Amino acid sequence: MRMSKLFSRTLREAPNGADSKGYEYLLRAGFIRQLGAGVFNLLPLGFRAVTKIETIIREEMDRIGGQEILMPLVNPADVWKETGRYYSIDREMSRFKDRVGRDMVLAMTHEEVVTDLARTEIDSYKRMPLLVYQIQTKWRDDPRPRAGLIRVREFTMKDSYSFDVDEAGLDEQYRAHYTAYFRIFGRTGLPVIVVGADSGMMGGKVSHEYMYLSPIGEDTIITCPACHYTANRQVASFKKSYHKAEMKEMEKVFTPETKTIDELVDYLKIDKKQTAKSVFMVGTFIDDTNGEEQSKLIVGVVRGDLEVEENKLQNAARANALRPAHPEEIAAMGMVAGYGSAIGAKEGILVIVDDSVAESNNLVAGANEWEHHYLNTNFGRDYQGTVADIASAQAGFACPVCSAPLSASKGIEVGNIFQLGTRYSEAMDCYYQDIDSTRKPVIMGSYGIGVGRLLASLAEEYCDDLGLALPITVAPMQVHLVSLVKESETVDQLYEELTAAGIDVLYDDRKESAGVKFADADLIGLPIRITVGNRSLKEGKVEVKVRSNLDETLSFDLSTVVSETQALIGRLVAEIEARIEEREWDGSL
RNA sequence: CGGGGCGUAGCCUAGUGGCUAUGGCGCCUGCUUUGGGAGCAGGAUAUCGAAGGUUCGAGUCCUUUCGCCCCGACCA
Repeated sequence: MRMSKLFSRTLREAPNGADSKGYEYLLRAGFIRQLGAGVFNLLPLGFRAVTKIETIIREEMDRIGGQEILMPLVNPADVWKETGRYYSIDREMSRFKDRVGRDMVLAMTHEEVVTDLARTEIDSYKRMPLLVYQIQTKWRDDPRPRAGLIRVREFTMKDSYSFDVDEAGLDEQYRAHYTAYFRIFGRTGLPVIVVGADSGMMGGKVSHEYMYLSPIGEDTIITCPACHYTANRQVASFKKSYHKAEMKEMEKVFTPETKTIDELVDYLKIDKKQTAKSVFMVGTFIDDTNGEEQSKLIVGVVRGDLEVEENKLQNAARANALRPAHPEEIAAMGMVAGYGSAIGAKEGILVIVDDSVAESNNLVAGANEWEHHYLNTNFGRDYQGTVADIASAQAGFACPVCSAPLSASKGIEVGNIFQLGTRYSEAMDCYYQDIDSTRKPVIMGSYGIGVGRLLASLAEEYCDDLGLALPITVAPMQVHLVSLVKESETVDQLYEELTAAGIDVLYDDRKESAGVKFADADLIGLPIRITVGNRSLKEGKVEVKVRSNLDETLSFDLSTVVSETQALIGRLVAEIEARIEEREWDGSL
């Protein structure tokens, strides 16, 4: 590609709103342009980078037996009604009617459509295992797109779906993806860790997320530096200590101006561990069969030294959605915000108690009376409810496996794998006939990678003060050929030779000053830069720099540039491939 | 959906009721220059996001609305 013909231009200044380095450079270097909130154009450079990522994904999916298909973005709502997700997913899924009034949706994932396909294609155990995948546009009307390509509404996703006769088969395909994903991220050069995850709206049980650790990430990942425990905070557990004692008589005391736990322990001169904290939420419960909604007040109780993890609470309550309760809603149920507890909870209120509270005795809790608390409350004796782990894991807490202090970091989810089981096959009547003639639901898995998010993560990881420095496996071109000579014939010829040898070249043939060309080359950051200038040309040489190490200058002989460049490309690719983690799932979450 | 911020040319930006809306980059023409965002001369490009209002006069004040960004709720 000749730079004089390149569609995009570089920008000297970052457009407003580009608040991370990776995003700023993707804009400035001309990889992407924004059209609207969470909606982006891919320009030639960005599109080429994405294409390279997709090629890697295709190769690795094909390696584990995947067959590429393409499912439609626009779906009739019927299949989504069959699984109930038409009702249970909020406005994140866009709906519309076609010209004759049929309900339609823009697909945000494809479990429904692929299950519909499978129920007609798969009728016998002999047809499985099967694996299909697609690389396709998804639309999710996210309420809060942000950070460039990190969190968008329209995006490209690789999603694959596995079909098996039994759990063992699913396990095998899950393992294959587990390993393939490490290979995919490894080949792109993105460092990732795998964490145990919540299965969220997808249903199913076993699930992992692939996280690129970055301060601009939105997920909090809990890791144990001592053993290998890692999990998304949404599901991370930790070892709790309990406050066991002989149960004492409950006693109501006057506690003025003690709406918070801090004020309470200050006033009573006790430890936070001796208190029980109640969090009031309103849960929405949606009937999957008809979409009828029901709201319920949920009281989550954790010990005062802990925080409620809302995701855990939502799962424990089996609610579709959760939001903080308004003071009026709390009052309507006869409870007092700031001085509330599960004691005296009315019928219809869902009480979920963390085991830290259930296993501790004589905790101070709200009396549901203005400026009053109870001393010595005990779960089971003074109030009832469901016991679950709903506490949020924090840095410093004890690892659930080895008790070492946990640490917390921020991460971007670039991939996920789910064992769906029979959630969709049962709901959509996707059954096969087994060897013993019985009808059984197909066992499914689903596996995703956000392609654009992967590029954005790579841009964050591979940049410096001058611009991008993407790995050679994903950079839009391999070589940036910079011409600093007036007589262009020699360079034109070199460009032709490199291209003819199958090398991707961006040829800066513009009539710009050397400074402009170098600055643009730094910004776009192609991995290999070949500079042709009078300085070295008179000795029959060209200068070569690797973008990731601009301090070092190599010199290639003009007659052997092509072969030397090919060797350098091979070396850079090998460097990345040497870092690929060949990892297998050990069966843990 | 709640809270905050911002919309002036392709990008960045000045402007605090008063003359023909500022400057830089970029763009066009000519000359010059070619190893780190060069120089000179000339030029084009803005219905100041939109609508309504206040005023003798509005980019500036008020109302409404649209868009974008940030924080929160949310999120595979």
